Amino acid sequence: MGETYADIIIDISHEKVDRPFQYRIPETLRGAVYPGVKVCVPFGRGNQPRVGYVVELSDETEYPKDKIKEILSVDEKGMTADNLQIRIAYWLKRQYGSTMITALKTVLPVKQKMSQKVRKKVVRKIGAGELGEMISLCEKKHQTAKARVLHAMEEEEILPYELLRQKLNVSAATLQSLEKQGVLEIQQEVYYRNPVKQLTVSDKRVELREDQLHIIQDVLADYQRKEPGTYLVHGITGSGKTEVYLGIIEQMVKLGKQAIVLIPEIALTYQTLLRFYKRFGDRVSVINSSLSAGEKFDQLTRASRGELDVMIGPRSALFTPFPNLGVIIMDEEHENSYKSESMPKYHAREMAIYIASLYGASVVLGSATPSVDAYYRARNGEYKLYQMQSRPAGSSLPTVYTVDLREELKQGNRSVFSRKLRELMEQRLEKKEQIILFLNRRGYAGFISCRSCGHVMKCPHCDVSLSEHRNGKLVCHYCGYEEILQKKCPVCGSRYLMGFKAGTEQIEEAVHREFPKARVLRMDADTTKNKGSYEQILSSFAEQEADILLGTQMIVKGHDFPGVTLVGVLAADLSLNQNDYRAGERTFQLLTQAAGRAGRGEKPGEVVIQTYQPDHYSIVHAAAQDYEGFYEEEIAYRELMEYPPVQHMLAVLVISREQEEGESLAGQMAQLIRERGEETLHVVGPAEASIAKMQDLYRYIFYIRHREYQVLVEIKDTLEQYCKEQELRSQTVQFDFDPMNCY
DNA sequence: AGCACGCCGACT
DNA sequence: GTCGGCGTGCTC
Repeated sequence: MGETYADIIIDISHEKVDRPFQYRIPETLRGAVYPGVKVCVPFGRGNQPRVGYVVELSDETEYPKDKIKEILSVDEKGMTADNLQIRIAYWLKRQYGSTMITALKTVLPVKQKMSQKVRKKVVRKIGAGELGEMISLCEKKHQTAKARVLHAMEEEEILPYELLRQKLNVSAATLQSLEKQGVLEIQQEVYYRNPVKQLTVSDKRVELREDQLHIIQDVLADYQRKEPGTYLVHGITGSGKTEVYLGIIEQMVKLGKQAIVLIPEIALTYQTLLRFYKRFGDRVSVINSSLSAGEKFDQLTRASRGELDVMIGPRSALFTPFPNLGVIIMDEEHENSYKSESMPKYHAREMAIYIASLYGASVVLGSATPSVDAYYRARNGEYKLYQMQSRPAGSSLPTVYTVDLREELKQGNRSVFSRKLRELMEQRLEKKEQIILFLNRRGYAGFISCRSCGHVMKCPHCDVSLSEHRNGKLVCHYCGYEEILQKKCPVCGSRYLMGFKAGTEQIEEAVHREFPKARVLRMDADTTKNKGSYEQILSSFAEQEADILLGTQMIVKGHDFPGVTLVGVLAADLSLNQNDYRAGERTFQLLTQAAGRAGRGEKPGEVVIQTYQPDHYSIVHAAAQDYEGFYEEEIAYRELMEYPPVQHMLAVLVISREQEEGESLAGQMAQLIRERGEETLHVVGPAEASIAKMQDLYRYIFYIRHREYQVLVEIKDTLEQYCKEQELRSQTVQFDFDPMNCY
């Protein structure tokens, strides 16, 4: 590791200087300078001392050596929040591969928005008469910029600084000179947004069960012994996991520590938040995607000042700069949204464990259907495992029927509803009980193809089929490209262009046809585009305003509907046939969750799973609500195929403007790894990605597998180094460790 | 963001 | 010529 030079980010919140500058590390400071440390450096022509943060160390420089200055001193105030944030960003960069800047932006998403908090104003300091004199004086001296400012100030006594800078094109120097003349004053106004919710804290406590208390005490005992660990709570829906979280947080707060609670965005409902608000009052805050950058910034500032005890939010809430973090809770640990989809593609679970290690904090993972990854680690003793299998009094497992769709077809039933499902639906409609119909596909509408020549309408920029929208337009879901749906096939001119829909809309039509009296609510990506419409549909269904709720993934997460006594899974195979190694896991989780929606009230529930593969282990075990059974078969499959978590996998995606260049770069990189000749290293590919073109950029993919995660990190370093040497221009390389989806 | 440098018009 | 203001560009 190099230690001659240090990359330093100067603490000026402006985009133009938001990049590292290199400084020499003097002999006397060797060892004291490492990523995350706060230093003092000479900056700019005047060499004025400024605060900066060390971001990386290196031995070489591209910058002329004689122009490099030395670090003045190290600020050893210990672990400030800022300090930690930089270290976290550095870890992100090393572990997942990205530039330091993108890593920093992930960790400090509001750094650039700093100016939003401090708004500069220009205030007139002289009377109207004096101002008139100044204007004519300036005009006589041809000081045009000053005259422009003064004219603007005639009307208004106070003007925003930025408005003058941009609209009147006045430089900072001009305004400063005017301030010196005593004509005006530049004022800084600091203002805080305050979206504090007024809620009453209630001390009503639920009596905790033995198993719940045991977990809370265990986690805290480890913590106080200074041996914090990672804990996996496997608790079926309704087993009281939230009470365990609340208990742990409460104890942490008593010790003067803070807590981060991670929740998948989709499950971040008002009901969940309410439970936290009721316990901790205004010491709780939430960050979610509907907050503006400024509001987010304010919440994070409150956290760093010690005004908060609990932060709730999705993945990004991990980067809350608490001074004394005690625990990170990760609810619904198996959720896919915990893996970032943009660079750096980090997994919140791994990130949480690292952040916790910096603070000496504990990590508590919870799920009804833990990810195979987490369960595997728990079985190996890496995490402590707790089973919470008791159900609340009065509720029972739903009865599950698995229907073989091949059999239905043989019997001449070509409807989307099997006879069993139709029969049960009729019963429910009769009894005025509610039904959920679940279509486990990713919410995309179908594609349009020509029945005559087979041509499929595709996006000209991305290698994906366009989907039909109701307004007669064809839309690309990747880049937003739109075109009007033609009447004739552009290839053969045939008029037989047909929509091949297998989406929720088609099901909705089928329901209307076969159950004309039923009131249906449809929920998918199309009907929930508007802000709040998601909540609106769910609450309207909960209010019994409809008989049937039809939708994709989103309807089986979060909300409880006591009125629902029947859940129909229309085609379990849809998620099973996605050709990546996690398909079985995903299907099991979705089916288990869907089944869990039936019979949450007093009335017993029934579930119908329609499938072409009734013998598939994911479906068999989901029907039996048997996690252990599923896990055993799934892990055996992963062992056999050497897939994660047994081995680790690194996906390398090459994105290139030119097709050949991309292909050859991917080939060179794969070859570079193969040349290492290690037997334990498996290289697959390269090949065209399954979406071979996206936004006019060609995509190539190859995979590397190895038992040791850190070996893959080293390989990533090697490949990053190689790319640096190649000085790539029209190509980018993305890394994805243990990917959640196929490329 | 802050600062110096270089350009350009005005005036001794 | 020189003085002073203004805009531009660089900062390891």
